[in-house]
Amino acid sequence: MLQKSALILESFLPGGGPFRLSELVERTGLAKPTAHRLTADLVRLGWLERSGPYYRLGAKLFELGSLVPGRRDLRETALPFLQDLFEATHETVHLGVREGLEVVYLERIHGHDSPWLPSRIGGSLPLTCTGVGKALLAFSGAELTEEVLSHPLPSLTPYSITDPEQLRTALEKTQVSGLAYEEREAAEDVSCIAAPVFAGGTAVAALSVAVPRARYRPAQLAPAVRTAALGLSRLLRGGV
Amino acid sequence: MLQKSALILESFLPGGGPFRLSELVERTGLAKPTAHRLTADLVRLGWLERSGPYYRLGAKLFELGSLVPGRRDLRETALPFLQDLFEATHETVHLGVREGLEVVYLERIHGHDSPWLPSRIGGSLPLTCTGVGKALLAFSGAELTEEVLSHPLPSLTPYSITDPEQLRTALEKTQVSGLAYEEREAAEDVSCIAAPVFAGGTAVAALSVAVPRARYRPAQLAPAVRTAALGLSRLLRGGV
DNA sequence: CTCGTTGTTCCGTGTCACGGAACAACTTTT
DNA sequence: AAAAGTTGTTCCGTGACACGGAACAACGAG
Repeated sequence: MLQKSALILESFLPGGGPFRLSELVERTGLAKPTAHRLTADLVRLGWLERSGPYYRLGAKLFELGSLVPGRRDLRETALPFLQDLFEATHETVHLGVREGLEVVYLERIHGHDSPWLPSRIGGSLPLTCTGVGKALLAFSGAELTEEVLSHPLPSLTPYSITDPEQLRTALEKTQVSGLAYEEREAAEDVSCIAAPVFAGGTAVAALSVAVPRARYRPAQLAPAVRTAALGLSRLLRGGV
Repeated sequence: MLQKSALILESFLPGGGPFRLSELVERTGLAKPTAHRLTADLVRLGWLERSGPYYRLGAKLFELGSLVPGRRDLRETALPFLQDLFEATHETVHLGVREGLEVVYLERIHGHDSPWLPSRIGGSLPLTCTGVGKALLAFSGAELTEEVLSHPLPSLTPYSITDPEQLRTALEKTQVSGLAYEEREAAEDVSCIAAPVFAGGTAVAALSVAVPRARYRPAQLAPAVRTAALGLSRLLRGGV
């Protein structure tokens, strides 16, 4: 019953978009009367909202989700540094953490003319084809790298790195320079520079700037990204 | 069962802080074995997390909450304007919507030296003693104003307006000027200027700048707030 | 009007949620 | 160190209520 409700709510996860009852039945595998009863209960609790025949995630979830302590606190302390970085570059700025073999974005700030990107707050993407992901992966220990390399590498664009050796050398460069680069691997025509954030010796997060290729000037961006990441690391009582 | 799980999760709502099982039993009124079983289930689903004897809200809720469509879309389109406003003022910027007789904050961005404020993303505060709340209230129809005034007015500080007539005239001024002012009503030593955001003729949100009294220069802030609110309104195909 | 699809209600069956009670693991007190 | 609380966990018999097949109702398209 709880499990089935979770099934319903999590069936919204990739896009969140509105679904009809029959679509929910299809994607959860629940029986029709069961889904009907559960959605009614969830609406009553404010976890789902219903307009006409369509169900969407409810406001109560937004409130609960905003309170999740780890995420909220990290975002809160990182925000001023993300603002600095945005102000220095006026490009899309990300903050993400690792969760398993993926990166979850905690914050993404952008201005009026930002390019399309697959990243969404609360959404996850592969570690291997995002700047934030690479920065995290490079500083999360050799075992994790090996585990990631042991699976076939996912790709978001035709340019995503799929060759394990190529990724391995990229990670080694990142370990030396403290910066991760990503070019057109997450979105066509967007490149990205990322840097890890340390607390207590381990990489707890990473932040990045994503730029349309036409405006991509790594020499200008790299110092800004590094500065923001170091400033945040210092505040988290970390240090490399 | 679902209802009881909701009771547990929502018992985290004001602060989100970690709770032990016995505290959860106390604040939900559930029987001890019931709470024990439900928390175990919720942990299994990723909706709660447990470290030692303490329970916290889980990461899955953050992911679900970030997808809630109304909130996500509005935040996303508003963000560039909030950035503009922040860059123009370098003070704490809010975006909020009305929910019942309270304001819920969708976004709050700030820099390094921001003052303490009671507002939190996903959190709610009274309409009557916040800038965003007043801006929303002033443009949400007379019936709502009457309903708010019919209850005793809550206060967050000794300076919060508690006199109905005083509030009424403040709202009338806001209706004329399109700007809501708040001085030390939400936090001691912080003042705030807010403006409503319109879409399709109704106020769907409001944004504000909150400033420590020492730096409070209304003449500079007001145009910036108005500009951001109007720009956002225009994008939402609204217009006053 | 007819027919496919989708949403809702009914209801008998069987499961599993419920919570009192007893037990176990800690923490504090004397 | 023993005793007396406090908190977390397990057991288990009872009974409520979740379950889903089936039948019905409300659409929407042709």
